[in-house]
Amino acid sequence: MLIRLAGDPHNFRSLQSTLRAFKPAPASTDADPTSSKTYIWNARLRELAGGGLHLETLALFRRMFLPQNPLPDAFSLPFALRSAAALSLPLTASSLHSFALKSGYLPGDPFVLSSLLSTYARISLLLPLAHSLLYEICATASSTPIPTLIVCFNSVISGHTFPSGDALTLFIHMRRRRDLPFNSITLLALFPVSPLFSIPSLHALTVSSGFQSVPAVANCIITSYAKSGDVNLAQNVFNEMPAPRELITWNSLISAYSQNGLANHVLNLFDEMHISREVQPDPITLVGVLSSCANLGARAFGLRVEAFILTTTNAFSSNTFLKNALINMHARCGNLSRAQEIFDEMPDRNIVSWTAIISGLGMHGHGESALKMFDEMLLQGVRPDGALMVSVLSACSHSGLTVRGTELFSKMKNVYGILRRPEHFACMVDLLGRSGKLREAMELISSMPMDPDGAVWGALLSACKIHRNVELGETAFEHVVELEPTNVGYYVLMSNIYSDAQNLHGIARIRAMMKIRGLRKDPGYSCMEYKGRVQMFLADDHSHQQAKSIYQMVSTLENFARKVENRGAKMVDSDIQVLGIHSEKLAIAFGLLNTEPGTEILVIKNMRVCENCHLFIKLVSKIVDRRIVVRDASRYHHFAEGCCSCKDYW
DNA sequence: CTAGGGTTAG
Repeated sequence: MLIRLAGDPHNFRSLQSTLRAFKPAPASTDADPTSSKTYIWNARLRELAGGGLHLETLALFRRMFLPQNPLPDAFSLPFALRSAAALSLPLTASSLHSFALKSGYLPGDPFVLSSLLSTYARISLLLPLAHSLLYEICATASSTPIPTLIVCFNSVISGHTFPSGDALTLFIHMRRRRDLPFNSITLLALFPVSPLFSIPSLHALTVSSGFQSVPAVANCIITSYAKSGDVNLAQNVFNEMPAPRELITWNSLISAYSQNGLANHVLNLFDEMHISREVQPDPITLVGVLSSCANLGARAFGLRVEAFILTTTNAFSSNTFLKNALINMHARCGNLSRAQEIFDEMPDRNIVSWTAIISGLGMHGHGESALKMFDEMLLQGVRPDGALMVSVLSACSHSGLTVRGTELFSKMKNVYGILRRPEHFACMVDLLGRSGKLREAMELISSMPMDPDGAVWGALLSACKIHRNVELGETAFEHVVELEPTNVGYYVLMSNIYSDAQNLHGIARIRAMMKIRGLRKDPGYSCMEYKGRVQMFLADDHSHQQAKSIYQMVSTLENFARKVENRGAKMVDSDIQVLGIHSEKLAIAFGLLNTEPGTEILVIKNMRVCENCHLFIKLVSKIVDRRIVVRDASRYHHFAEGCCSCKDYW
């Protein structure tokens, strides 16, 4: 039915009017105008489409309808269809459909048929049409050869852009109802658009059908597991692959780690890749590595990567993705001026570059400069997007620019036309909350057009901690715990609110809740970078190879801490005992053992440093010849735990 | 000469 419908000659006229809307191709892109041979025109179409010049492809295709030129044939159509898909032009696509029918290439020609389906599937507006067309082909044309049918299913499956049941349903239909075999390309198309719960069973199917030995399919499975957070399963797939594994395989696992916050694993894997000599890194590898350096504050490692980039070819050093990653790395590892330098020298900035530099400025408390950059960006005609606004709003929040932030927040909707998502509301709650406007923050939450998420209530909760508001804190806590019952950070935050209010009942209640729910506070850890490697210490951790001398150093430091004082504050035996062996103590001891006097010991910690430990570090700092800097890791992630960075800790 | 596919930034 659809085939007939689209065959209306009226549609054929719309092909010509649609194509006429395009500018004619420049002279250099013309086929030899004197040629009457269709294949010469087709070769030119192929060149243009292959080079991504889709407008030019369609223009050339249109010229073939001029009287002196040969008409397009079945070989010309797929090029035009592919370009229509790339430009997402539904009318052009359906006109091409009509032309194909009128010229008799459909429904018989398998190539035209499959490229038409692929085009329909890639234009989101026409995806439902692709479905019905596919069912129609299955129902009517029993003459369609099986390989072509498989290609048709593959095309429509890959036309889906986000995980839903639809593609999976199609796949089940393909196998159960049509009894069609599938191939590796079916799997490559299917994995990325299947719901996460179905990944393990699809993996099993892949193994039983023998397609796991196709590297591309295995890579695809690694990525799918990474998306569903099953890093271990992703790792298993990688380990089961025979060496030498291809670059994309390594990159897939690096991204899997990096997207799941396992920054240390990324650096280790990168080393392993180097040592195994299986492959050489490419820009994609390095983007993942640099982002992990940024998350860890692994400055020396990041600098090594940068040095490597500078020794490579242009393809690396001019890569925009890579430059964005470098800006991010430098900003988060404390070298804002280098970040600014790279940004200033970039000829081809994109929205991500602006986001990186603005969030860097914001993170370091340069809210005014961040806003200046934002204005500059607008002047250059770059349209802000949702992610950029998160860094702009949080820059305001970190610098106390409440009025400007509020203005920008309302401009988002009214001027820039950006959909305001929960993370933007979380920024605003944080902004208002930090400046003590708890009631307004609460009102904003009530006015949200969508249900507030954990980050929103978490921002309110941490504002309640700052301003010691137990009552509102309890409200925020109730909500946040319902939304994210296993996020331990919120329990700790609420417990600290009670502790400030000396509400022992409250503390006991929170402890009991955590116990009943089987929650344990995440182990505290501290990281320190040494010789380009990130050293990680857990509280009371004896696993380090230098453990013995580290513990000796710790007890030396403890003795010092008992003797010195800082503005009247001193530590006594019981303080030291209560403090125990926190991870930062181990990291600092390690730093003292392994670095030269006069250098800086930078420790990144995953949670706030307790008062007692804070004092310990202050006392120790007075007597050692190093500068000890402890930074909270949450400073390096926006709203990572629902509460944001921590100027007030230090 | 023609269709279908995998890895990258916040």
